[in-house]
Amino acid sequence: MAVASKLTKRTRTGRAAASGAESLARKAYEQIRDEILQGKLAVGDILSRRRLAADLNMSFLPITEALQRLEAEGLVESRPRIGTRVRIPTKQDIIDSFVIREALEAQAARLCCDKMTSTERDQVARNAKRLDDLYKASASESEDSRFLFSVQTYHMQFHMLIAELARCPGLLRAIEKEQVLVFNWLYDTATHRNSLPVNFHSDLAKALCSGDRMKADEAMRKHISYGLNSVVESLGTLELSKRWRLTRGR
Amino acid sequence: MAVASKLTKRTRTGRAAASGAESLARKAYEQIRDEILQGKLAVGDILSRRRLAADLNMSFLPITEALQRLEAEGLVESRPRIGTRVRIPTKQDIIDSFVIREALEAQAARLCCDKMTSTERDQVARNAKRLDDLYKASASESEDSRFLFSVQTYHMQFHMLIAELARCPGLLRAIEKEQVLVFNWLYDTATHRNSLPVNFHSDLAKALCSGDRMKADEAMRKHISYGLNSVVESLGTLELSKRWRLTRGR
DNA sequence: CTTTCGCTCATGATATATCAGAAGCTCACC
DNA sequence: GGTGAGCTTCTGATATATCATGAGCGAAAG
Repeated sequence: MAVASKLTKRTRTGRAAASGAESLARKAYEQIRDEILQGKLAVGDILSRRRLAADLNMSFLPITEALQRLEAEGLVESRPRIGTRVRIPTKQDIIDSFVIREALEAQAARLCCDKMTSTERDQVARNAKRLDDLYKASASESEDSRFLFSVQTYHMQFHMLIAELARCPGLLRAIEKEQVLVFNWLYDTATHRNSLPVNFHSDLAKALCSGDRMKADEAMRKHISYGLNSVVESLGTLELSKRWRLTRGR
Repeated sequence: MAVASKLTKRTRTGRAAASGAESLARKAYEQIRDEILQGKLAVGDILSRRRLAADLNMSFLPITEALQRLEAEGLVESRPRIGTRVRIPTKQDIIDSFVIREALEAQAARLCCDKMTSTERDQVARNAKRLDDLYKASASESEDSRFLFSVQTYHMQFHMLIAELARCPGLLRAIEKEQVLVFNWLYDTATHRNSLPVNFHSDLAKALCSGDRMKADEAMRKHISYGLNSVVESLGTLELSKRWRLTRGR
C-alpha cells in the first residue's frame, strides 16, 4: 500500500502538485469570484450556499469558506441566518475605495519612480501610449461591450504594472485587492464613461519617469481622482436599494 | 488541562442564549486574536484546531472559521494538513507593512489636515503633547513592561485618532488592520526601542494642524519611516527560523 | 555510528446531519 | 377588502464523523 501510494505520487517536485490539485474551497472561491467579476452574477444577486454546492458538486462547507473569504474581501455581504448576496456598495464605500487607491497607488508611483530601470521606463511609456490609443479608438468606434471590457482590463494591467515596478510585494497585493473591488462595482458604469483627456496616460507615464517622486505622486493622484469624479456622477443615477429581498423562487 | 475542560463542559442547552449572543466563530476569533496581541501566544506558536476547540468548549468548525479569518488578516499562517501557527513575518513583510502604513496614514494626514475643526486640532495637539511626555518618562524610568505596553497602546490610539479625523471609514479600517499587524509583530522589540527625538509627536501635530496638506503628508511619512528604521535594526538580531516544527508533545 | 525506509498518529479538509432564526405565504378573522 | 397570527420552508450556524496527507520517530540496513 505504501509502495502504491508512492508510485501514484505526482512528480516528486512537490510544488507542481499544489497547482494541479487545489482544495475544493479554493476552487469554489475562484469560480465564484470570477463569475462576479465577469458580471455573470450581478450586484445584489443572492448566493445560496446549498445551490452553489449543488452546482459545483461539493458539500456546502467549502462553499461557506469561499463565501467567508469573499466577504472579508468585500465582494459579497451576508447576514446571519438570512442570506448572502453580491455586495451592494454605498456611495461612501466607493469614495473610500478611491481614497485608499489614491494612497496606495501614489505610494507605488513614488517607489517605481525611484527604482525603475531605463528599460522599464520604456515599457511604461509604451504601454501608456497604447492605452491612450485604445481609449481614443473606443470613443470614436462602436459600443462593442467586449471591446470596452478588454480596454478596461488593459487599463487595470497598466496600473498593476506600475504597482509591480515598485518592487514591494505587499503593496502590490494591497493594490490588486482594491483594484478588483472597484472593477467589480464599476464594470457596467465604466463602459459608458465619458472620454478621457488626450494623452491621459502618457502624461502620467512621463511624470513617473521624470525621476521626481513628488511629481509622480501628484500625477498619480490626479489620475485616480479623475476616475472618482466620473464615477460618482454616473452613480447618482443608479439609485440602488439596500433592502434584503430573497426572491424565493428561481 | 484537557481533562479540566471536559469537566466544565456545559449541558446541551448551554449554548448561547437567544439575545445579545455573538456567534461562536466570532467569539473564538476575538479570543485567539487577543491572545496573540497580548503575547500569550508567541510568534511561531502552534495552534491546534482540536486543542483550541477543547479549550474554548466548542467544535472545531468555529475555530476553523476564526483561524481562516486570522490567516486572511495575516496574523497566522497555515499549511494544508500540516498545521497552523502564529505568523512569523519575513523582513520583507515588515518593510512592506511600513510602506503601506506610510501610504495610508499620509493620506489620513492630508484628509484630517483639510477637515479638522479647531476643537479637534486642540485635541490632537493635546494628545501629542501627552504622548511625548510619556515617552520621555519611559526613557528615564524603570523598564516596567506593563508601563511600556500602555505607552505603546496609547501611541496606537493617537494614530487611530488621526485616522478617524480623516472622516473616511474605509481608510480608518484599512489603517487599523495594518496597525494591528505591526503591533503584533513588533510588540517585544518595541519595548526596548531607542528614545525618540524631542517633541516627536508634537511636531507632527503641528504639521497636521498647519492647514498645509503637503506638510502634513510629509510629516507623517517621516514619522512612520523613523519607526521602520529603528525596527529593522532590532530585527537584524532576531534571526527567526521559518521551519515548520510541530513539537508533537505538550 | 550514520543513514534510510516504513509505520504511526495528529493534522486540516471535507462530508453529512441537525438546529435555530427569519422571510414569505395562507387563511381565518375583523 | 384588509390584516395579522401561525405555518412552511428557506437560510446560515454548528456538531459530529471520516478521509487523505505528511511529520516525526524508531527500526533496520549500511
